[in-house]
Amino acid sequence: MPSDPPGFELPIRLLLGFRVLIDELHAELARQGHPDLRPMHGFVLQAIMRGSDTAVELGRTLGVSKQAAGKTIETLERLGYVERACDPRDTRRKIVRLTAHGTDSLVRSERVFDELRARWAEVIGPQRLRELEADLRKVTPPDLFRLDVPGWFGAQ
Amino acid sequence: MPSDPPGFELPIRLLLGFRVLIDELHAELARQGHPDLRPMHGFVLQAIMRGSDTAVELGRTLGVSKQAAGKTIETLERLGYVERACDPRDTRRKIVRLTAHGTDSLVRSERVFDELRARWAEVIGPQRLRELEADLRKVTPPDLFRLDVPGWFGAQ
DNA sequence: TCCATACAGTCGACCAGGTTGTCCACCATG
DNA sequence: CATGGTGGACAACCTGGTCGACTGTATGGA
Repeated sequence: MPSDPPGFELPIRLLLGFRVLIDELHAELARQGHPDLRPMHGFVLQAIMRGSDTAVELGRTLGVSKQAAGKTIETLERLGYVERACDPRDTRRKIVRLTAHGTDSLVRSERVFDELRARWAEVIGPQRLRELEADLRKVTPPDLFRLDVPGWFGAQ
Repeated sequence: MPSDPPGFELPIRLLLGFRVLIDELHAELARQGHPDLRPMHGFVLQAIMRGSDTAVELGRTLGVSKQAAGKTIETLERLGYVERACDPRDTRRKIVRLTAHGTDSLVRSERVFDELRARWAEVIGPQRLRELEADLRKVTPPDLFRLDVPGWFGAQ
């Protein structure tokens, strides 16, 4: 009967696993025409695509202030991933939309993630990978897109 | 035969798993007398305990500049987790040591991590948990303590 | 109809934690 | 004993958060 590892290994392995996948994703995205996309931009673009179309809404989804969301939108606008337009029905609001470049990055990310998952399946076996995902689903919150991730790690 | 989930679920589950563990650790640490310890401080204290006893050495271990390591040490010194003393054999060096408070936080972290791991084992089964850890070991770098994590997520 | 309130966005000040560059004091070697 | 490498500190800067204050635009109730 195998002995259990110390408890601190588990969170570190989870973080390293995340890092490996995200690092490889962004190395590949850089090769495919998206060299200045940062890890967190992916989450932001996902949130925008899924309907967070204003700074306030995006801030709520990501768990940051509307000002922080506004700054991130500004960055992504400067990089050409999103564009802003006025809402004709409520002139206070500015609607954020993905550009073709932004959509392209998400399409490519999706494909790369699938490829990376297939590589993991080769290493640990497809059945074990499905079990790993199923097990993680049991111990993590159900909502995939409520990450609260920006500024979480070092934040106050 | 079950169908595979989209590839992007895997990294998010890994990150969420990490977050769940770290959030619960720090909630418990706050209850046990360490309310102002931040997630990344744990990694820094670990690195110090494992022998990174100067700013330069700590920076090398954590993958950041010596200046950044120095700032972090300053913060932990202000919070009472480490103390600095001059090296009598090399007056340039300032040795960083854990205080009793710092050691206490690591001892408690270890215990809490073990408890959290036991809770996961109850949910998904001890054998499945060991398999999960073994599988992650196959797809992540071997060195647990070379995280390069400070400033990684949003960094340039 | 008008006014009070709610709300979207922006600006400014601040902070944390990273970076690079520079400098100084010290050690170690030839 | 000069010289090169090293540990630490300082300054300037960047990013990406925070909060508070302010503007302008709905919107619903008196």
